[in-house]
Amino acid sequence: MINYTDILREHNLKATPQRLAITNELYTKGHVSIESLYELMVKKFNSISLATIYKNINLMQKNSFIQEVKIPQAKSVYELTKASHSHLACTKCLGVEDITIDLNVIIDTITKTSSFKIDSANLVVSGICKNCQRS
Amino acid sequence: MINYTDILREHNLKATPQRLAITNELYTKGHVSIESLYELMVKKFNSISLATIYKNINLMQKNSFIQEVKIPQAKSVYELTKASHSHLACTKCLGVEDITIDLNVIIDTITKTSSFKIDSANLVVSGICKNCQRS
DNA sequence: CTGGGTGCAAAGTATTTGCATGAAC
DNA sequence: GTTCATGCAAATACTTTGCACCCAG
Repeated sequence: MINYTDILREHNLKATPQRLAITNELYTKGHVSIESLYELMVKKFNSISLATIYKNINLMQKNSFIQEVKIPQAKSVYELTKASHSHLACTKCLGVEDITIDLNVIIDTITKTSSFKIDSANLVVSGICKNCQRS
Repeated sequence: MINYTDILREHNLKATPQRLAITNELYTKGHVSIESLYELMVKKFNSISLATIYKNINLMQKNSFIQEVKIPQAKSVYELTKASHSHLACTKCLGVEDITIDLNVIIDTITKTSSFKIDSANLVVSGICKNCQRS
C-alpha cells in the first residue's frame, strides 16, 4: 500500500479520500474498468457519484498519472502509469496482466521501412490465462 | 472496386444497396469510424439511418466479415477482415494504415515465458504519418 | 410471395456538464 | 478563508431495440 497523497499533490491534485481510494484500487487490482471501479467505490463510500469517478479518471489521465488500456472485444481498463509494457488479456475471465516485452526490434523495423515517426507502440495479446486453462 | 454481392450472400446476408455502399467504403478508405461512415452514407442515400449502420456493422462483425480496430486516445475504426496485420495510427490526422509485421518471435517468447495460451496479438503503433510530418 | 432489411422513433447505456454544498489545505 | 472536489440532476453522446413498411431473392 503506497501513500499517494504526496504523489497526487505533486500533480496539483487534492488528496481526497475518493482519489486515494481510486489510486489504491488501481494499485492493488492492477487493471480496473470504470464499472468495477464504481462497484468497488460504492462499498467504501455510501454515496460516491459515477460523475466523480469519471472526473477523476479523466483528470488523472490528462496528468499522465493513469492510462486507459483498450482491449479488443472487451471493455477498457485503467492502470497506473508505469514503465512501458504490453498486456495479456484473457477472453474468458476478462482479466488483464502486464508483460514486459522488448518491442524495439519492431519499432526499428517500422522506422526503417516506413516514413512513420513513432511515438509509442501498444501491444495487446488476447487468449486464455493460466487460471482459466484449467476449467 | 470489388463486387461484394456474392461475398455478402456467402455470409447469408442480402446484398442491399446500403451494405454494398458500406463495404465499398471500407474497401476504398481502408479504415473508417462509425461517424465518418455515417457522413459518407448520408451523401449517397438521402436518408440512411444510423441504426442501419450500427446493425450492419454489428452483423458483419459477428460474421467476421469486418473488424473493429481500437486505437489508443482515438475513436475506433472498422476495416474489412484480411490477413493478420498491425496498424499505424497518426495522432495528427487520425488516419490509420496497415502494416505487416511478423509478431511470431514475440508470440513465441510469450508462450515460452508465460502460461498464457495466445489466440491473437494486436499491435497499434501511434505517431505521425508521412504526410503530417511536413506541416 | 416471403424473409430479411431499412428507417424512424423510442429506449437504453455511457459519459459529460453545471451548480450548490462541502472538504482540503 | 479560498480553492478545488464532490454529489446530484440534467444534458449530451453513443448504441440498441421494436415495429411498420419495403425490397432482394
